[in-house]
Amino acid sequence: MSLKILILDDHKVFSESLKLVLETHDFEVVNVTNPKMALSLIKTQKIDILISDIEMPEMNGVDFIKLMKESSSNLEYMPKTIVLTTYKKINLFKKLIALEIDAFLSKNVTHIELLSVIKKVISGEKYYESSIYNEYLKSNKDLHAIEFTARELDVLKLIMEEKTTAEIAEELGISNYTVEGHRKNLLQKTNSKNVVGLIKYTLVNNLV
Amino acid sequence: MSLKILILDDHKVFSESLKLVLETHDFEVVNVTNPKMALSLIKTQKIDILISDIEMPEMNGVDFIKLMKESSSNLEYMPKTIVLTTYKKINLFKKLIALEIDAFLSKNVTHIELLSVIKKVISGEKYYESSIYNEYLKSNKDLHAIEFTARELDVLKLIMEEKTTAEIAEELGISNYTVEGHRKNLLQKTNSKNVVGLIKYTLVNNLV
DNA sequence: TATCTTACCCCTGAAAACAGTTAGATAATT
DNA sequence: AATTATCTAACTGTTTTCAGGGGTAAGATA
Repeated sequence: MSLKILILDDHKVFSESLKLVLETHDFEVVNVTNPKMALSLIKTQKIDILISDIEMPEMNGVDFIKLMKESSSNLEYMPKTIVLTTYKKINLFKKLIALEIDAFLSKNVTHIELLSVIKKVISGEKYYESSIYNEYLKSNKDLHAIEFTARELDVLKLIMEEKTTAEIAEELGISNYTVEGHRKNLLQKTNSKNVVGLIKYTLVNNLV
Repeated sequence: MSLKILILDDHKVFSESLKLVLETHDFEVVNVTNPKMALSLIKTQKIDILISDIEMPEMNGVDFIKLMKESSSNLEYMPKTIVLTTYKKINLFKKLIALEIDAFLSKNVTHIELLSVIKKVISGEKYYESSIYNEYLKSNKDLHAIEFTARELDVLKLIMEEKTTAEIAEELGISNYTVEGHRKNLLQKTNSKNVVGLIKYTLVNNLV
């Protein structure tokens, strides 16, 4: 009996092509372009493997997988989850690891590599593409040097909204001096000379 | 005699799949993953249609197409150019239009749509996906308010390096007052209250 | 108990950014 | 020849940021 693969990807020209390829390797393949359809399929029929992208309309891929894991926890089977994407943000990868996905692959792998990962996953192994996994390990080390307190993040968020110190103080109901204190800490922690560096750091690292 | 299609895309799992599909429709297909290989192929053999992505390593897709058009202008044939991408930045699209590409398609079209566009292009028609084309038309109206002069970009670049007005003035060999003038224009043009907005605009729009 | 972190507050003074306005020189466009 | 755009420069004045110090209180941790 052949295994059933569900491909969730809004790039039809991609998923349709991949479907054909996988079918020649004796998989049964279903394509969907949005999370809702994927969820209802998973509930109504036995899906062995889910291959999902991250970027999609309506719902973010991470949220979708989370939802999927939750809502199918009562079922006796759970699809193996392979994330196949171009989107290599480290923060997202962290969330995916936390969700215990089975594999993470960049879209510039070959068919052969994809097929071998599918095999691995079926046999219960996990596979995370080495480049992103290394970055993940690295970031786990040097990142806890740069951690912000909740209050600092509050202030940072408002700085990002082009608010001045005085406006931030008012909005948070604290004194100007306090806000300045947080600003100082933010600059110091991010190694910035002025707000410019802080904003760059914030955007690059996807904080706030 | 079948037509030859060159696919330039670093997502192997995608291009390999698409290759199979196109081959079943009697096209001859060659895959490459980087611009250099594409260029040398175009010079050494007759390529009828180029299907290219925009995001790739080494060289940006726009620069590649520009280079391709220039370097094959002496040849008696010129491949029809179809851009197939997920990357829908309006600024890039403008450049592509200026380069007179033959078609622009999002990756979430179906095979059928892609095949019909290939046919159109062969017969000399152009095809630009309506959503981005509309945005382009729209932006042609309100966007020529947001353009920067060369000098403003010089200043912006240095602002992004966390330099102060005085430092920038010194580096450019002009007066503080002048730099302040440029800063004012930058803020005004980007509709920002302060540098924060300017930095955000710059990073989001990939200026500098 | 002692110390560490976080959040809070205060003050001063200097540096930098921002707002509003004016204006000359040059080069390209019409 | 006139207009427009750009770069340049200037002045005044206000607001904001940043650097340097100071300190209190609450809560967690060792």
